[in-house]
Amino acid sequence: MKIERAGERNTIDRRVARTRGLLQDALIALIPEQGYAAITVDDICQRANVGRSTFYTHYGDKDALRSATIEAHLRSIGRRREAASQETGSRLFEFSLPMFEHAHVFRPLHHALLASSGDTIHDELRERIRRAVREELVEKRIGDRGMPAEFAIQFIAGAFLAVLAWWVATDMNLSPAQADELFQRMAGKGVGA
Amino acid sequence: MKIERAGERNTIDRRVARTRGLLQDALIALIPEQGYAAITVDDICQRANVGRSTFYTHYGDKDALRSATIEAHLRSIGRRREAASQETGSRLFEFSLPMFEHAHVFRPLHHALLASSGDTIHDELRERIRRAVREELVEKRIGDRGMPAEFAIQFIAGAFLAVLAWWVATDMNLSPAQADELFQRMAGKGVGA
DNA sequence: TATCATAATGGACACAATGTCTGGAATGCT
DNA sequence: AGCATTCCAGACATTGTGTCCATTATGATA
Repeated sequence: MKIERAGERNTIDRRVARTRGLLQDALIALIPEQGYAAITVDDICQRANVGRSTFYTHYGDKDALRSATIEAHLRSIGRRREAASQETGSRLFEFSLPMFEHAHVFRPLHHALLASSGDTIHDELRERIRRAVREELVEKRIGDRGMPAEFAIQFIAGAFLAVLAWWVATDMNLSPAQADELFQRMAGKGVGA
Repeated sequence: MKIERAGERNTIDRRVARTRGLLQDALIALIPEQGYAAITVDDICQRANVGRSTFYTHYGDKDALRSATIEAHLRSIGRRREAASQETGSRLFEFSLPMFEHAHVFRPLHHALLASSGDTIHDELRERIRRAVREELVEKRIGDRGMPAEFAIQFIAGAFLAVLAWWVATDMNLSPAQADELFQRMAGKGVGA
């Protein structure tokens, strides 16, 4: 799986390609070690063996580098999904498998994509929710055979937070009780294929 | 809904309680305006009318204040949940309703906590997943009576991203195909109460 | 290969924010 | 009223950011 780093121009100076590649790789390598938030531009440059001033000729700041890195890989995922879609025909949630596969190959990248956004405030809340779900699932011995508990916990917690965020962001036509009822139904029975 | 800010000691100097309350309120007020990451300790102090050095006598850093603030609100939710738990008896996902209700009252806070990070790539990935889910649900006419389509979309997309993030962050003992299979099962049938 | 345009570099710089520490003023506690 | 505690402004060293520049190095091109 090769990642195409070009973008705008048709031909790119090899020095540019080399520098950007080094910086992107360095960022991805550092994320598992320190976490994105703790990484400084200088850290990246030292890991990449690139001058700090050079960094700024390519990217405005740390976030710009991250965006560019992810952008390149997202294109690759998109292509893979289209290909898979034609093979498998009609299957529920076709995006799922290609995504897992790409994540399997580019694990550090996906770590960067999905791990704490730097806004650590999200993570704290997420962890709280997960704990609440975990307690209930364990306490009430809910769970399928062969379904890892943690998988179900992540599933439910992630779904809840997404739904809550959506509800809060919209007009909230639904009452809290209604929103809760819908969540309970989905969590309990799924989409009911 | 009153937020109890006490914690350790039984009696707290009023000046302490006042200062901490001001700081916590200032943080919450600032989050919707600037986003957590962009807020400086000085911003918080000016909004709270509290000396910057005073800040550090109470909290080690910005994150400590954040934790304490969330802590205070979550305690309130927790009490509410326990109360609800006794009323309704044994019900699945007891955290859900109290959370929706708290979000209903403290909407700005939750909006700040859950809103898209402003990170365009992050949001782009989420939006792509949502789009994929949306297309499939609509195309295949899946959906409960009385279940708003957007609710189900948010639910599934959020669950998928959470599961993917968890899978990537851990050792990934599961193969992509296995992870996919588990996801499909949960999405289709829920926890199967 | 020689030339030239472009990129990389280290160092200097102004700036912003952090976290620590002071002595004195203010304020709640009893 | 007296006392202990808290608040505060300001100074300080430290770290990271983003800009700029003169110089060197290196692809691209003919």
